[in-house]
Amino acid sequence: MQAYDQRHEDILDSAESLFAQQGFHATSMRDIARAACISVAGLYYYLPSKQHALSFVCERIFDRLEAGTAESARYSDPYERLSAFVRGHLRYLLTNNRSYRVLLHDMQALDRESSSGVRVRRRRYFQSLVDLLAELEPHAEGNARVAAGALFGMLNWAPTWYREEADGDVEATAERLTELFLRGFRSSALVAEASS
Amino acid sequence: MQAYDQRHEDILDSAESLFAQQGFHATSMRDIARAACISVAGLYYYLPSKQHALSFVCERIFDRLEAGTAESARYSDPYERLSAFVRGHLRYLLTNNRSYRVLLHDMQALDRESSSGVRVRRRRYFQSLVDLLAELEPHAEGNARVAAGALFGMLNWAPTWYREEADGDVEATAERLTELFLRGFRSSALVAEASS
DNA sequence: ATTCGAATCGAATGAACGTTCGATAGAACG
DNA sequence: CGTTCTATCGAACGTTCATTCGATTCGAAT
Repeated sequence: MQAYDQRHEDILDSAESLFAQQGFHATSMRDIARAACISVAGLYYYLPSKQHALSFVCERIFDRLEAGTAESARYSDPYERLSAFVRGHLRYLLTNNRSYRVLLHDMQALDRESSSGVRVRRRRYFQSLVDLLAELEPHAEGNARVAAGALFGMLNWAPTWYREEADGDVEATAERLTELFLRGFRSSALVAEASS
Repeated sequence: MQAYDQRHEDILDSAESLFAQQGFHATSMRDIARAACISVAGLYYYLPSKQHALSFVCERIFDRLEAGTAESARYSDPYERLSAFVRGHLRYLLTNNRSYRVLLHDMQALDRESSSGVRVRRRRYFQSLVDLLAELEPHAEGNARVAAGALFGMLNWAPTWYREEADGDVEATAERLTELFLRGFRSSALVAEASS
């Protein structure tokens, strides 16, 4: 049933866009129905509940985020792998309108059973960067977790200040941030190594 | 009217706590009333509207944030000034429960006229860090804005990964992040200088 | 031609929302 | 003692919310 699936995706597109703009709790099922050009009752033919809508939207966003960073695994050089990861992550944040907001702001609105899947994926995604950093600087030891948190912060915050006309395209910004982070991480690791 | 002001503050405390935990739109006036041990109607003796409650809460949070970083101005050395700024900023984020969330997530729920004041303060706060960084590395030129964005990202994201038992106290974490950022910022600036 | 299931809708349901109203208790003041 | 003012409340207002129900359309299958 291709038609059904297509409509389902379109409706999730509308929901995702509204959640990203206004937040989950500020968006009503009527808003979603209006945006998707369907009646409110018709919406429930495709979505069991508003909670499920949020759950579906979160999963989709994660799919895309992971698809964008998965190419980093193709590189054998750890530096290139990190660089590709940052590029993929940042590209998702800075394009796709502002749908990353749903993950960052509205994921907490998921009830317990719906959220467990997404939370596991989030932890794994975080851990993949920790591992990458640990491989890049084996002497960093316990620093990798803090460094991963710092790097994710740098990246996740970028949409609040990034302006294409002032900062160049996404690739250039990704490289600047990678360099900024990596120089700090490397020399901190060297200090930690020297003092041990 | 000391009693009135005290009660007013108590009510804002309750509102702030609930906004931080659940978000603005997920918090009802009935929730606030229950937390503050007052009737719903009684709430309106102290607050003109829910929007005003959010506005008051945001202003209070900014007051405390600025009070915590204001001491950095006492130092003449730019490095120490940055270090103190980071310490003050991070101390606010990592203590005071999770009230920073109201600024980061719910400020956008303010309507146009209520938000202009807070938005101006936010811009000024950001600019103060840009200026500080520009002073620290005069050769960095246009990098200061991006660097300030990166640093704020590192700091604002910290509450999502920080755990006292694993990362030490707030001061130690502030110093680690300051070093991590500053080593990267300085060597990036040197590169930019050398290539010009 | 009749049946059937997929897709859609208008209308309703009960609950919760932000806000307002009129009343009341008690302290302060003349 | 009577009046005024501050702080408080229960009850209601009209609106919106997420969700459900029963009915309808329409192309495909029998």
